[in-house]
Amino acid sequence: MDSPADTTPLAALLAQLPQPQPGRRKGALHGSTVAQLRNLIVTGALAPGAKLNERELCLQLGVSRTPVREAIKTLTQDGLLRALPNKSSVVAELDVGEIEALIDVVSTIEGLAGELAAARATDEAVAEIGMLHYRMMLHHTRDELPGYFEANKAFHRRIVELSGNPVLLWIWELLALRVDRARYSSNLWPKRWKMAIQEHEQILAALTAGDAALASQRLREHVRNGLSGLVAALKDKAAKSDSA
Amino acid sequence: MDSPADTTPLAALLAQLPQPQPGRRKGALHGSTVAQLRNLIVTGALAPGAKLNERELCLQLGVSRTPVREAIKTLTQDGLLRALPNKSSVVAELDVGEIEALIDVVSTIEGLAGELAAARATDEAVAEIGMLHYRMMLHHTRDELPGYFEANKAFHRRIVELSGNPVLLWIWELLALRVDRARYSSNLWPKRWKMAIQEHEQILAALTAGDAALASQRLREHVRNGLSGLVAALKDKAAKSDSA
DNA sequence: CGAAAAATTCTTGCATACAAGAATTCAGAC
DNA sequence: GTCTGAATTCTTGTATGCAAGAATTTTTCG
Repeated sequence: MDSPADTTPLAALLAQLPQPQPGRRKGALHGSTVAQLRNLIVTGALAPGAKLNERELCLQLGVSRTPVREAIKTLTQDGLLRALPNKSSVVAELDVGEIEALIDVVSTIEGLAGELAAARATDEAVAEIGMLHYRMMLHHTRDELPGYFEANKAFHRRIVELSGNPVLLWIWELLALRVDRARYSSNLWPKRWKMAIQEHEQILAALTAGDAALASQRLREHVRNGLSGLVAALKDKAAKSDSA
Repeated sequence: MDSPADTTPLAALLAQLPQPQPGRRKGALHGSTVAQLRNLIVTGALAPGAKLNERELCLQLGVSRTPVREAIKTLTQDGLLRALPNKSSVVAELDVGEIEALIDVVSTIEGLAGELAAARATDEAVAEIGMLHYRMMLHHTRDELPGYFEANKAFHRRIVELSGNPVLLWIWELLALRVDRARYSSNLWPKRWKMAIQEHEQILAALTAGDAALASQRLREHVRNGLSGLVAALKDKAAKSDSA
């Protein structure tokens, strides 16, 4: 049976290598590949402008080109990559102009979320958001940046979810990818932590009161403040690296 | 040369069939496949709930499974399809609740676009948008529905472009897909044509005056009116098909 | 005849093969 | 030594192969 090549034309030889890894279900590769790649981009591990060689990614992620290519297409659609015909895709530059453009859109979207959420806020929902707020404060006191990021994002996300508008949530998630990327790129803004916490408390109060107009306005301003600070930090960083 | 099979192992046989069609450039299949499929879905040629068999689509579109699969992934991300693991993707239902959710988001987004556009409106830009408005009126007088749709969409898009905010345009295009789908699904709303034209004139006036607050408010209301009418029409349709 | 189970067929998910275009290297002329 | 261009290599775009899971049909038992 294990006689030479002519009985096992090639397919059999290859079939031995892949090691199907018993724990892997069938439809899981696309999703996990997207998640891994996205994480590399958002955190900055893959720097803006970096070229993505499909073969390398295959080796690194341990999958074939098909899921890698699908992931690239997905992330291109999300605006994290730029596709050039017949050339390697590259990680999208995060230019400051685009982040400034984000300010208007994200603040408006979250303002709308706050308006709708305030109208639907139950005691339970507000308590849940309050919990997220305190979790964020806890990470703040411990100077835990990643935990702070995560809790902050969860706070905002929960408000958008509370709006009850699935389209709004969809759009918010798309925008949040870019915001996260900008945050990671300039992680030198702990100055704003204190103010952010105060603003969150104001937002919570407006939600508790069910005051839609106030919640909307405070969320709009909170987002605008945060992103503006981010833009300033990025510009500062750019200026320093220019002079260096 | 045309002797039997053993000299042409299989690859050569297959190589004769595809007929590379000289006019086709390399990177064009993904894009055109997406466009064709999207059109089938948006116009309703592929009804909500319809299952997409990849093989059939390959035959119908004359391409292999690779671009078809990529197109399906793309449209799933756009929310036009729903993916089920290990099963055929299906055309997303356009449920009325989701269109109602669209109202808040699209009106807010276009309101923001109007606000930004008014601040940047030059005479030239306003003239261009005015031209689109008159083109729409022309199609109206001729009862040309597709032309009316197209001009209407161009009018709105141009305002969003005029806002100068690329993120806003990106989001608007995503939302416009769903709006278009809803429009096609209930093409029984010519009642609103007259009012829509009047509202467009009001919007144009606000842009001309450079009045950001007014342009924003009028766009918000215009979009809200249009989509609300659409929802009413769809509910009407649903009620009738229930009683039938 | 009906229902349950087994086997077949079909369909998707992933991997790979092949071709066209881009990038790079190397040779040759000046 | 450098510039040009041809040849090679590399990379992406597309097509196809193969296996696992779903659907369907057939078969068998009550």
